[in-house]
Amino acid sequence: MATGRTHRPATRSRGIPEATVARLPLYLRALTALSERSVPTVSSEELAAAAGVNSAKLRKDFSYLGSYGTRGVGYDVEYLVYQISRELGLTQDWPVVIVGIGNLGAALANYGGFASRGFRVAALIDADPSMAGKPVAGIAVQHTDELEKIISDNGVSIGVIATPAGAAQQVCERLVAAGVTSILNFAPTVLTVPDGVDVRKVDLSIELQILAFHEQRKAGEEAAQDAAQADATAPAPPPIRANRGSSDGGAGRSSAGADATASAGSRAASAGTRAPSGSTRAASGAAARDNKGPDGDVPAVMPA
Amino acid sequence: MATGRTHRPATRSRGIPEATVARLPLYLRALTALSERSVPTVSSEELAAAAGVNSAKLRKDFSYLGSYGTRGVGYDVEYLVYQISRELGLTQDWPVVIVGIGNLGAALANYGGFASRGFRVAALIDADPSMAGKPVAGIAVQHTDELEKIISDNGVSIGVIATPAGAAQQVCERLVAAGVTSILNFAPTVLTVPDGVDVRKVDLSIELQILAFHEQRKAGEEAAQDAAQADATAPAPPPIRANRGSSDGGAGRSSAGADATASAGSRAASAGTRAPSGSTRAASGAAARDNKGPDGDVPAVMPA
DNA sequence: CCGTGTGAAATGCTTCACAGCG
DNA sequence: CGCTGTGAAGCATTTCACACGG
Repeated sequence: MATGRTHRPATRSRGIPEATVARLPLYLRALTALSERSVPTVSSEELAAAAGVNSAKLRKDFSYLGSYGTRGVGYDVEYLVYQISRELGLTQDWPVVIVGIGNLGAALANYGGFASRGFRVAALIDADPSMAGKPVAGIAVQHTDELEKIISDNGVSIGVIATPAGAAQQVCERLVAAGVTSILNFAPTVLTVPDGVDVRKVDLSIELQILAFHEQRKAGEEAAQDAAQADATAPAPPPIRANRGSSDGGAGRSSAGADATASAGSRAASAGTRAPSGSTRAASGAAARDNKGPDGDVPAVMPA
Repeated sequence: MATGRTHRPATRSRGIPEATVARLPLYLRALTALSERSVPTVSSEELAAAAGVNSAKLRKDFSYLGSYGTRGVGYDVEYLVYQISRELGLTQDWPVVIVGIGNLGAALANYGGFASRGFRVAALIDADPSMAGKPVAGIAVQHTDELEKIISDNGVSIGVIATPAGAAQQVCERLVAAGVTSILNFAPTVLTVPDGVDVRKVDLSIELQILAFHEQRKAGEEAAQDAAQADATAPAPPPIRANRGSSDGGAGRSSAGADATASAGSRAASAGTRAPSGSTRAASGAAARDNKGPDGDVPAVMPA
């Protein structure tokens, strides 16, 4: 969807897959650690282990950047650090502004990894007048009124939104209008932006829900279906009781794909299928309806 | 990677793709908002827009859950909220512990969306003795020594790690040994866990680096290659100057796949390709080497 | 002889497009 | 007649496996 477009065929051969781009920071981190320990070279096998991926994937990823390894030996750590940094654009300075200085915003402002990779917190912005002037992480918070001026004076192109959900879209629009073209959104809302603006979101609640899904599955591993029969507690079955269970369709398929993001290594350890504590929470139309701010589900982390 | 396994063919038809699972929370949020406005039904088109995906994807996703819609009409909001909640396992209560109560941990503890979806903060744990007893978000912080007892007493199966990178793996091991089988990791490290334990990570630094990559590309859109020639500042070219640019291989490929996570809608707005502020940061072997804690890149957010 | 670099196969996800049910 | 549900096509990503270079 979105508005027309067909993304230019890339200036030319520059076509690194998104999935690969998303892993470069991982490699970079692992490499930086090795660099600190003065390790001169690494094999794809070792580096892959340190980054938490498999070696085939890593080699393929690097192949998109060029041939930076030495057959029979491995990769030169320093050299690779440089190449990846350059590819990611970390050899230049990126001023960043953080909007919404609540607990989260403060945490981000204090985040060390921030400055260590070419990102510089150019300003902290908050809508609460009483915050203005207060130093957070050594930087004085400025009022939202200054937003546009700050962006243009500092040539900021990356903005971080850590405001409540209700304020996010508006802040986003102001950032974009002022010249920001990349946004990292921590507010639990879908931001609508013009073409050409990149948005990445980080949503705690979503991550937890995904974990819950897998957790639930683990629990029901042997207890099997029982929720499937929970028909009793189901709320108003729609109009004419929907016809469940598709005959077959391209649906089903096994897989279950575990390691959704990690899950490497192996060790002993206890814990074998642990049932969730409480019992099937009151359900009756309930589910996601308890305490909830007047506006979606604000992070309750900041003033307004 | 990972130890053997072949994931059971799913109790039977239960095979929801990971990608779909990851979107269910998004739909749920949009649906909850509609539910609050007492909207009775939605079409895939409308709901998709609200969730920031396209309708075909949404319909396909829902088809994995079953046939919950009504042709010619749409979906019953309340009913769908219930079905998705159940699928995600949100109809039960999930006690959660947060380890590492620094700025970030506190932000998470205060996060409203937390409690509103079936997650209950069962305890806040920190290694700093002086934190013990202090109330954060209305809950008294407990010392790490209590970790095992807390986990088992509360039947906690989901843990959130918000400690500095250096402490993460150790905390992770203790959580797992105590019975936790799902971990949400905010520390910038790769966690190694036994089979059967799910780990999801949230890494601010990585998200920013991905944005920087795209941002850099936007800038070089017309200024074209110029970094490609930056050979002058490159550090020790490995052994025998690696042979750049692969002949062709399955590499290249165009696409450039933008909307890495969002980028919907459309509007006017200014900002058209904005060059990053500073000039090519000192680079000379530099890149990712400035201020950095003695231990990787700790979130500098918490004591120890 | 080891480990990179990479075609090719396998798998997974998204998009298309349309049959068919209310 | 509109909108869902879904085969089938189109892409993207991962994995395999092995030729090739140092």
